[in-house]
Amino acid sequence: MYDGSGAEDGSRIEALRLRCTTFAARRTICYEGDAPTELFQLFDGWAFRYKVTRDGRRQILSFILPGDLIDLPLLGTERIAHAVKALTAISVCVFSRTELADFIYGDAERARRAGAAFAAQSAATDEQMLDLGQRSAFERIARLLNHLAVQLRKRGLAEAEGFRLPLTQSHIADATGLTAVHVGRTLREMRKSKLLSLAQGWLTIEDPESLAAI
Amino acid sequence: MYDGSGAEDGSRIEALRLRCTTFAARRTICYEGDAPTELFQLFDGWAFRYKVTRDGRRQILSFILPGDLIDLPLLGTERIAHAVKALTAISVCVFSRTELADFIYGDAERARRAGAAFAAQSAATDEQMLDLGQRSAFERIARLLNHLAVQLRKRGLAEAEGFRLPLTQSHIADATGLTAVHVGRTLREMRKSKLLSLAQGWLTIEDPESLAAI
DNA sequence: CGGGTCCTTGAGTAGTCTCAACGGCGGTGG
DNA sequence: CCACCGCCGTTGAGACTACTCAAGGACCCG
Repeated sequence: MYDGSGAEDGSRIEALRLRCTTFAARRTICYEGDAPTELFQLFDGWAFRYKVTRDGRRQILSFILPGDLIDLPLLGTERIAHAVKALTAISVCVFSRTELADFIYGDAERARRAGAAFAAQSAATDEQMLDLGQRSAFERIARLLNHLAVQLRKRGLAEAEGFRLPLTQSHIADATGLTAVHVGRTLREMRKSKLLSLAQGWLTIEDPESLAAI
Repeated sequence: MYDGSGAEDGSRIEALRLRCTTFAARRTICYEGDAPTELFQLFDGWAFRYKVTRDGRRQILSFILPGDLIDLPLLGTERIAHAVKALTAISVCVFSRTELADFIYGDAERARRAGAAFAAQSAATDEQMLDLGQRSAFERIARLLNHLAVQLRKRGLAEAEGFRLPLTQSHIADATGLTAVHVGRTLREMRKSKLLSLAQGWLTIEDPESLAAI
């Protein structure tokens, strides 16, 4: 995601920040179809984007980690097509949607970087579609957890032995298109085969090579 | 997708076109990891974007219809993370990647429209992830065919009674994350329930309301 | 006429889901 | 401080969706 901190623009984008604020855990930040005038950058905590079918099945589209701009597409459209929910208590920086868009699109270099961010996001969702469409439950879960580990390490948010993972099995299920029960069984398998272990909100990766190879 | 034909820029973008060319049916246009210097806009025919797992399973990410810019993300990155293949014989307009990027990002209004195109694409892939993760085979196939019908009608490429659909059951299978055999069985069900019929490359939608409601 | 691709059908199977019950844990209120 | 309740994870049994393997027929093209 676009993290607004590219090179010499890092300081200038700060000037656009309206304020910072917080949301409680489990709080829904916005709903599908909303047309918010403000746009958030996640500063601390976890959130996720999701959509639901009419009969209530939920698909988690992505997890949002500190540094991510929540809802990059808002730079290109007024109305968002998905909901966003806080997983933990979060704190965010608030920007005006129109001001930020003017700022970014008004300069070729910044627009280009936004384009690069879109491209990166698009590559990530393509990868996810490959997962959802073609891979087994075991592979999907392994890849999701590995992806999160990589992202967190990149941001310096993971210890060597593992990291805090504030997801329930239901969250993992909704992100991978499985049921919570089956996620539980698959995690048990992973634990038994000494690949990783997830308990009490703490993920330990025991065999990083095999995990990355899946 | 970004169709480059927004209002008064329609004529100017034409000036950037290097040439037009064609590709035979089944020809692979580019491979995952390529860094092409040129970028295509599809003029006539069908193509699709896809990715494969290491063991050969293929996921079709999207179908590309006349008017679409092939590989929008190329405006933001040098290297594309998916392959593109012609489904039918196609003809395309060729642009220089860097020239087109300079043209678009150099003007705030054009950059904004590119952002809108990214947002639209992103909303479409989110919808697809909801399909892949949460919906049944029947729903996925119905929604894919309905989506294609809507897109083709929007472009004036569909007759009232139906339209030419140059997909094999394998293509539908790879786009929906199913097997070709199961797609065949599901299409039979749809035929039997008078929802639609697909035969000899021609799709007839018999009950548009029920189809759109799925 | 031969070979390839595509579609269809059948039989058996694997992977994942559904439903249900239970125990642990943490928060809340008495 | 304790009783209660709701959420979460675990386990089991059984069902079902979609897959695999296999064979045959239709069609097209060379």
